[in-house]
Amino acid sequence: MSDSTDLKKAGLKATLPRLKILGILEEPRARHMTAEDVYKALLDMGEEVGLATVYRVLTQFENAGLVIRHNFEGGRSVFEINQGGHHDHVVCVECGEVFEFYDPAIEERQRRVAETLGFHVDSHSLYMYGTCLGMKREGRCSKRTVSGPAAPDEP
Amino acid sequence: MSDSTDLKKAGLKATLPRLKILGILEEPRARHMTAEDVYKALLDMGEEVGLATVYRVLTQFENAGLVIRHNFEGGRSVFEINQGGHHDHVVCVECGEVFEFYDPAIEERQRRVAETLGFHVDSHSLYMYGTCLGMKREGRCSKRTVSGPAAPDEP
DNA sequence: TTTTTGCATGGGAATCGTTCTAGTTTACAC
DNA sequence: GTGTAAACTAGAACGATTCCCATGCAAAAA
Repeated sequence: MSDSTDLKKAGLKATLPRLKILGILEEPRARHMTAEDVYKALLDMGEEVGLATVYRVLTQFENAGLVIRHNFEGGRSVFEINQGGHHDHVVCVECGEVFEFYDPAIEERQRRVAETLGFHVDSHSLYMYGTCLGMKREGRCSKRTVSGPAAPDEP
Repeated sequence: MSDSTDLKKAGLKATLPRLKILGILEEPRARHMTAEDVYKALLDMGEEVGLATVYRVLTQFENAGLVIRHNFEGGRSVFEINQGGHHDHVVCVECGEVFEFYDPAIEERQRRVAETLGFHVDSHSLYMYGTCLGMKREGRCSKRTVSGPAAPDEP
């Protein structure tokens, strides 16, 4: 399915900036970009898109469920394309690399905790911060992305 | 042990602003305050403390391990006094209430995931966002804090 | 005790990420 | 093709946080 149809399904007009931004986020090497990253990528492509538009579009995409916003440590938001499967994140504070993982047991325990508290969960996030393998072994980080198995769709 | 000794142990001079801020954070009803909250509390007490000092002191306390900084959704940081036991958070997006819980099984699984990735974990955080019991049942939130059992010290 | 030294402070300015505003342009149903 | 609501750009505004620097104060040295 084309990006254009994705957008229309989400109730958004298929404008050029939106298509470009969606295209950037869909590149496999693009995972976990800040708004600034997306903006710079657009400039590099020679596109005339305002930073405000990037923010607006990313927020619209978030509301439409097309992307997921993360609030990693440090205050700035990072965005990743929503490919269905929920997963959690491991962030290397040395090299900035982000690893992903999914652990069904953790998900299940979270569900149970919420149930016990009588709490209706809209979203949840789990982040681990530290240093990655390469950092310990070679004094520098490994700079690779380990994507764990994806989960079936979940809130 | 007095606040003053706490500070000295952390390698910080026991100055008036630091003592006052620590005192505020130690009040049982004070859990999870923003820098602004702390600043306002100081003004209410008639203390002449600059906002910059509040931020500086909170960051020092964080580095010294006296307080923990959380980046909840919405961009602003909240601080809570570090009472040793690690715990995770459930945030009601309706009433802003924050519940705490600790689940040994989740902690253990996280440890295992990090181990598998060869990742050294400095810190980790788990947040669930949604609506709390009272919200569902009475159309308003319960406004109570359920503190789960605390864990033995852990990174 | 006096002097020195150096960290701590307060206030305001600066910065950062993000959002709003105003006026202009565009997509799309007709 | 045309009308209209929605989307766009640039720049100003915003809120949270940090920086800057002259001043204050407390421990160490003289």
